[in-house]
Amino acid sequence: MRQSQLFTKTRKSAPKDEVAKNAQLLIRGGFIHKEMAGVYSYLPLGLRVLKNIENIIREEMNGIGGQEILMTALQDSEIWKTTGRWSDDVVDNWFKTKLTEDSELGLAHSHEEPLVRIMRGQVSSYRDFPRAVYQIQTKFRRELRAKSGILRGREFIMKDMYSFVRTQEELDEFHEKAAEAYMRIFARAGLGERTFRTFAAGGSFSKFSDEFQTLCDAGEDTLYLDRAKKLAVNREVYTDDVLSELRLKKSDMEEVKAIEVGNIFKLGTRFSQPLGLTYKDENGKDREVLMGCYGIGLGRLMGTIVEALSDEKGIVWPKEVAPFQAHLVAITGGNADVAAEADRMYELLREHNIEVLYDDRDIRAGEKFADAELIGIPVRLVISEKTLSQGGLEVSERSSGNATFVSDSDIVERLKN
RNA sequence: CGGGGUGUAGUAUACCGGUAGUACGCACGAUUCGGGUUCGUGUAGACCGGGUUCGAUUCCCGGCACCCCGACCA
Repeated sequence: MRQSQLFTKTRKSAPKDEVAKNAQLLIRGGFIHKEMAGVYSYLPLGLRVLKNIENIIREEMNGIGGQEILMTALQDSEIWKTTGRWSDDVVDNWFKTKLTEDSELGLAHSHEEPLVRIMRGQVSSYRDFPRAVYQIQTKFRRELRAKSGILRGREFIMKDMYSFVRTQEELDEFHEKAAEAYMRIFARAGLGERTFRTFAAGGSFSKFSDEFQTLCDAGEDTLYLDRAKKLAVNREVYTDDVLSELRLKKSDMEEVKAIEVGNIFKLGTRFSQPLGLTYKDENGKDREVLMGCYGIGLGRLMGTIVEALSDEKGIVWPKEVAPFQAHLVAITGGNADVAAEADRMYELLREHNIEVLYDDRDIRAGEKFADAELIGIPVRLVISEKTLSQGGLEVSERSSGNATFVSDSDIVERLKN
């Protein structure tokens, strides 16, 4: 895309009401727009990143047998009353509204109940297992205090997967498969070496759960981490009993701050029992289905990448989530030959399906470089009189700043891998 | 939800009981052209409601919004 056509602009300063680094950089770069506290719109660059994250998650979920659906954001209160979760005393972050005076609707904060109702009509035999269903959809939560930019919002996009199995062994097995898929997702999102599976509280669902925590000083969570074993324990369940159960030694544990980028639970029959989700076993006897659930907040993951990987100049996107693969910067100095050569290079890259942001704007080099660093595309290509006289362009890596010269006959090959 | 704070051009800010100045941005002109160049001209603003006062953007009250700390976070 030609940057001269991009409707968003970068800014030198962040709005004063944003303190979180992720929001400051994403707003300065033109990735997102704040509508109100905890509610952000995604602009072209931000949406590209979000879609890339979505695709990674989708591939990994499909890879473990997930089937994608899309449920509604408006929810029927009746089904939630059956499990006792309609009450504000049980779930206090509902946004609720009314259809008529005595007909209430909820804005989705989660989807266990409605999905179980869907599955009730689809799963009826022991032959129908296992099943895993997921969606990537907007959730609403009435957070009393939104904070930390896009890390904790009132409206956000979440991938939530639910598994349906017959036995505890199957539940454990799928749980492990999901955990492995989660680690692959975070690795592809560039957070692999700093994200740890973490033993945590299970909330109202179960006794314990597994969180995926990315080490970051901006995080809200405190963990105790055994780096060698790549295992962490959330402070909320950090007891001697838990340590011995996990065979961890207190002396090996390091206290760290982290952001929860994912959370997976074994639900058991918590929802299938009250909602009557059963199947007939081999003997024709009714059995309750066991469930698990597996969540990732896409915006939070995006914000975490910014928090964890950016530097003093701006954002540093990992390759797989970057809005573009390369940022072509034309330094023409008013030289029409350089501009024509840059145009030609842009077309060449496009012909080879390389997604490139082409800075064809009529502004000075310094501003272009500063913007390129702020936006954080992994590879920057500079074309100028200087590089042209050598028959190529300068290729530099955003993360390291290392620059090399590449002739234009080699550039496509260089970007393809 | 408890506590604290802040609301002034698109953004960041200044001053002031006598209705606002600067920088960035934006527009135009000149200059410059591999690190946000320089100069000129122009553009654009007091959250809402009430009170005090001759007069309120300024002081007081209420509302709303936003930020921070805490609590909460299927």
